[in-house]
Amino acid sequence: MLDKDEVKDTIVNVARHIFSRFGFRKTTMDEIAIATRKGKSSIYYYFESKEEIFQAVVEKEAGLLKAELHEAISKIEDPREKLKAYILIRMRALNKLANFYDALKNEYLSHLEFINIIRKKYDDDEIATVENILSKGIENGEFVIESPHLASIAIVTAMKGLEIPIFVEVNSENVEKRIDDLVNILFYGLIKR
Amino acid sequence: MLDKDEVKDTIVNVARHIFSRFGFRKTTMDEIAIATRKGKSSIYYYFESKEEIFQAVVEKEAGLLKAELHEAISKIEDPREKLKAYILIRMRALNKLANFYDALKNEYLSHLEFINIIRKKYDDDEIATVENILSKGIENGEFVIESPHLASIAIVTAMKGLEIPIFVEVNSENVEKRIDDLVNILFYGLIKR
DNA sequence: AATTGGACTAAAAAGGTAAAACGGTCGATT
DNA sequence: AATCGACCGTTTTACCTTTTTAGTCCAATT
Repeated sequence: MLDKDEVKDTIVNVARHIFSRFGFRKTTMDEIAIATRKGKSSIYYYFESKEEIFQAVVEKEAGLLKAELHEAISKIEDPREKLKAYILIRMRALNKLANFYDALKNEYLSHLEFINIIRKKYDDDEIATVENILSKGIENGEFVIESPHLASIAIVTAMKGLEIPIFVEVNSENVEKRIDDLVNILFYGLIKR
Repeated sequence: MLDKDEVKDTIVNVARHIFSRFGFRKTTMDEIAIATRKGKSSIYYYFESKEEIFQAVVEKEAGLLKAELHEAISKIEDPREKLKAYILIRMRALNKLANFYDALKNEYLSHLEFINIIRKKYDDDEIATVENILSKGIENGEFVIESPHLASIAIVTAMKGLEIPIFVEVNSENVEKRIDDLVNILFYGLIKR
């Protein structure tokens, strides 16, 4: 890793903290500069804009989650178990990231185009991963799915729907069990013939 | 139906129009009064508050949807087909109601407690309906589901997740087919052994 | 007694504006 | 190459005034 990249990484780490506490809007470039003990212009030496820093933060975050997911599922051979592990860990990870997202949730960011680009990229990536697992299962003859692409969209969409627990009171004790139940029901036994 | 209820119903119908066009906040009691050709105090003779009118509007709307759903599924005997029809029609109905919800979507209403009460009530009702269908299927021996309650939560939640088409561009031509595909995949053949 | 309109009030929203804060640039410095 | 202070045009904030609004009250009408 080059010197320049190290500095960029430091800025990203510091910015991540500030963004996660105050959101995108209320985080100022001056704050980031002060927190990194640099002049504001120095920040602009490494990044072209506030958006670019935010993008880097999100992408690092997504990269870590992706790595965690990959690490967790790479050992598992059986596609059925692999998919199950993927869903479980992804939903647990979202729980962990809740703080980071909370600060941003109350902001209206979707009119900022770059946010939507990031979101779409991340979603596409996730769909691709799930589709990959499904396809291997189809090759194995373990799954019989007509359209693995549509199926992966359905799975990812359903996970998004299940992110926010609306109906049932959630405490940290029962959330694990609940996720497990839902995964089993939704994808392995919602309606057994 | 008594005279009083007829007048209330007229007010609700007029208010529905205005709410759907301008949302909750930007709809004024004066507007409702003018549109109903009544004095404002007359409106307050029939309803205690703006919230109460809005609640009546939403409840009527929900009631119509509920009736439509019931009408559609009441003839179907097979629980599997019944559930499928329920999901299909509910998702189509949501498409139709899009205009009504759109005006309200851009408002931040969830901090108004009565909105959350309505929402929860509606959600609970929907879960109960789905649970009822599932239970009949279990009695029949057609479904093997350990927790029909959890399963119905999962189905309703997933439907909510699928309400907003995030990933795929949607045009009115393919939306029907897409819903059908997703329903089939999610609940009847996501992963066939 | 049931129903209505209009004047009224307290509270909230909208409008306007001057000052502060902001994202981003530039030229100089190390 | 890397850093920085001073700076610029724009946006946001903070504050005030005016207008609008939800809801009340009461006299008038049916």
